[in-house]
Amino acid sequence: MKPKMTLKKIASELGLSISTVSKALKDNKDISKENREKVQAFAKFYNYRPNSVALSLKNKRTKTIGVIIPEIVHHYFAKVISGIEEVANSKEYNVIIGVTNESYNKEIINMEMLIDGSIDGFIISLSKETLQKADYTHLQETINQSIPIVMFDRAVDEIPSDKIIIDDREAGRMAIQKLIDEGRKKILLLTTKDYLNIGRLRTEGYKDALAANRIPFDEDLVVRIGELGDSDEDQRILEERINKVFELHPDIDGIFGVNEIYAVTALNVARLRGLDVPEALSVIGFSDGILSKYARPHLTTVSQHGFQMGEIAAQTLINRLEQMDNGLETPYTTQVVKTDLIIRDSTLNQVVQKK
Amino acid sequence: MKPKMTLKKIASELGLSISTVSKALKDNKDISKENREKVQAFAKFYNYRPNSVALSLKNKRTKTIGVIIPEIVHHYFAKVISGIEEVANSKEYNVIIGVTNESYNKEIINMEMLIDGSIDGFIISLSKETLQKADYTHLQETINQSIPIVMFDRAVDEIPSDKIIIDDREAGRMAIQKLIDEGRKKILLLTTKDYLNIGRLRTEGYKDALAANRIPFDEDLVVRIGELGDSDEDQRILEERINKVFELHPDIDGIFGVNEIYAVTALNVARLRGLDVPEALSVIGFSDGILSKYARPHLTTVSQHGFQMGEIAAQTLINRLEQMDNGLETPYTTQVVKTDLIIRDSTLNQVVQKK
DNA sequence: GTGAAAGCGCTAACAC
DNA sequence: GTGTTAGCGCTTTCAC
Repeated sequence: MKPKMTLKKIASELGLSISTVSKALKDNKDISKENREKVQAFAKFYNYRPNSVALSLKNKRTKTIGVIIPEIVHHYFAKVISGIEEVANSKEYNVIIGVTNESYNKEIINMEMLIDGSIDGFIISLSKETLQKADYTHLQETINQSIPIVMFDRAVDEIPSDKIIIDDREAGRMAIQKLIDEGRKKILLLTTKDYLNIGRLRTEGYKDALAANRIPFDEDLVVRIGELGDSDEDQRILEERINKVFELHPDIDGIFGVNEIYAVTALNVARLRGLDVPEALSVIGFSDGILSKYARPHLTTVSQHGFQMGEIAAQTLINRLEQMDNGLETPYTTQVVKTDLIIRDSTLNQVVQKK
Repeated sequence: MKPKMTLKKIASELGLSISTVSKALKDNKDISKENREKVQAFAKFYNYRPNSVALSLKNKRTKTIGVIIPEIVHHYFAKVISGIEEVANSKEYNVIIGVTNESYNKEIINMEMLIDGSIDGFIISLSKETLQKADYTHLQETINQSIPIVMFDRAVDEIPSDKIIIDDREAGRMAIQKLIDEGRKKILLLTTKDYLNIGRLRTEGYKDALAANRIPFDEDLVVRIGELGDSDEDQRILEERINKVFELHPDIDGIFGVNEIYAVTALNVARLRGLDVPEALSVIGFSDGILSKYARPHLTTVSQHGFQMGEIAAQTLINRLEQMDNGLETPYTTQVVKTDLIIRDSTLNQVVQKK
């Protein structure tokens, strides 16, 4: 069992001083070539690696990013982390993950646990509960302590920080426009409660598209779904709910679900009712998750580009961190990641001529 | 912008020494009640939190776990991380994630990045490439440096460490037995190349079940699928491959896929060929992932209990870490997590009477 | 009851 | 060219 190598040990082993060894390892020309080589060979042999904790203490930077997300068992967030990891790794940053399970308290606890010097900055997507309470003091205080935050996806205007978002409203509009272009007239919207920005904005987009095409808005066709777990029971409830809408409105000819689960579930419910997709009914979902891809027929979706958002978020945070090191303070930016429609088999290929 | 509070600042602010403040914060009875209260109030007001990097340096333990996984955008691994997070959090440990993308080199780089004192121990599931090369020196060296490793899922016998695995062979046997109990005779096995333990062992289980029921083994019915990405193209190749088997053996009446993708794909291919599931053909998959749940018909699967495996892995590592702190060295354990069959709609409910 | 000092591993300014 | 010193923030032993 090799003991951990330290400068001190190398120094005493080689009969040199600690600082000589330190400099020699940095190939500092101060040190005689002879000693430099000797030290470097020795260090290499014993696989010396400078202790990162000591470095962090000295440099007052940990080269570690804290990522706070609502949920890790979720294709989108996993993709984002992937993107963050990729960029962080290439810049020699580590990534610490904190999961809030959509809880305000856990969000605070998680952040406090890391705010003690463990990390240089945060990348965060707020929990649902936080959005509901609309209490962002913990974020503001973090920023006050000069710990930069990059918010992604679930960001809020109240907090001045860098943000990476998608244009949910435009994405929603685009999806609905696609359905309208196919000739769909009665489009069901499956969305979240309004306190979730993403649901609210996508709903706005839905209205935008209807308005632009002079289709009257019908509140009946908007289903705002509350919290659902991933139990089989909750899933059944969702199916029930959608089924009821179909009973009232059997002539629905388009569906837009603001997430994958809603869309796939609706797709399945519709097919069980004997509706042909996409002949009788087109379905569009949101997110480039795995469900959409394996659903039958393969689901047309608005892609969210999670990986890319992660990359951008990490890059943005690291840039800011490095600027802070140089005493710079640049204005906060909000970067909007473009979404696009991945056309698969749950929508029609040909576009109906508009009248 | 509040500057970060330190003992030093509190001390000078209150006209006390650093060590007095340190003790006062610990409510050490040495210190006068008066001063204790003064210091505590002050610290509370300024939201003092001891710097964790300094503590790590002093204590030589970071209270951080390094988790090395092949892939994060993967339901099973995400679940495992979830379980790890849960336990780690409750024990005040942080979790650093490193993703290898199934690459041997990235595995080494990731581990080296953390082995510099950033973490107290590892939880790891080996990359495919590592298993293929069967080169585990980086693991052995890590252990030699007294950094404990807990391996999960993709563990290897060559490395002495704690291990959390499932009994893949038994799980495979159980699944096949279920199919046989339904009266299935010609069972297709979709598995991985043999260098992946999980594929190999599940294949053994397949053979076990056949043997136990005196059904001859037919190499033709075992399809060993190589690396497949998640591109639409790779997916098409897989479908093609399965389709061909059906052409040669149209009378296949059972399918066991050693992962979700294989099983769901086979399910879809079979249905496209007009086969009725589960009437004409039963399908069983592996993993409690999301695809199985949303597939039509809902897929019967062997559950992997990823969350539970994460919990156990974290608990095991933390136990060992704490024992090491106390100078204890306990023998390594291998914990086998029981799998069970989640019966859904892709298999028959009633069991055919055995002749 | 309080504080000085050493030390965790490292770097860098400054002596020699 | 090499070594001493101070300091990052904290804990703990030991003087006073």
